[in-house]
Amino acid sequence: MTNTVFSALSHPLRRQVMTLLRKGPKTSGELAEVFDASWPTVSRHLAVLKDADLITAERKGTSVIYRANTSVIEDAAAALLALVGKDNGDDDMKEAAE
Amino acid sequence: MTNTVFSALSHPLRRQVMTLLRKGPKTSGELAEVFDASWPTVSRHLAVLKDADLITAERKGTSVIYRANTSVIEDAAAALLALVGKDNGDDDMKEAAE
DNA sequence: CGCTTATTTAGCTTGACAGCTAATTAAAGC
DNA sequence: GCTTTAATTAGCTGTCAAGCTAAATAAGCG
Repeated sequence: MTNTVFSALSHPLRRQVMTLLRKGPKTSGELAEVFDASWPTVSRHLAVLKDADLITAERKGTSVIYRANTSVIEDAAAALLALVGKDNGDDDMKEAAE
Repeated sequence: MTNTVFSALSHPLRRQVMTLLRKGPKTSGELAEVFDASWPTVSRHLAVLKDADLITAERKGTSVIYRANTSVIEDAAAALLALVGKDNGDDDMKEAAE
């Protein structure tokens, strides 16, 4: 849902996670170290991002590796740009998820 | 702030307002009629969008005319697309607001 | 198995947000 | 200046998100 994507991105910490993941995959621990928030708090933010499909999680031994899901980000950007075009306007904002 | 833009867009009703305004300016009343929510509720949603600079308000007689602020929408889309590029990654997500 | 490391879930508190109705402000017209 | 129409602000309630600490799960290792 576009809905969850935007609310996921509405939190600064979560946007910063996305920025960090742009450079490449990171484990939950690596991400948690970056922030002042407690480890569980970061973990829950990651769950929100995963729920919005903005990131994917993969278990690798004891660690969990997170990756950015670029296609969903692109879809969200497209939904935003659709708002600018004045062409027809008969349709609703495209729902772009999964 | 990018922050407020994303949280403003996180509500379905507000996204739909943006879609409606894509076709052209509308008064508060015209917008309020579209939704099931009470007039004051819609009015407050409009205030949120205005706060995020996504729309502008102009008083015209007894009515208030709302217009979409396309540049801010474009900036938000750009911020999203910046998340996809893997180029350097040394910078944070660009803050794009007035 | 029991221990260690990595991460998530549970349970709780606090603060923000969405919705309503009622009251208030703003501008025009009589 | 009072009334009407348009829109917002006040004040309230219920729900939901974010933060914490403590407990639980998962995987690997001796």
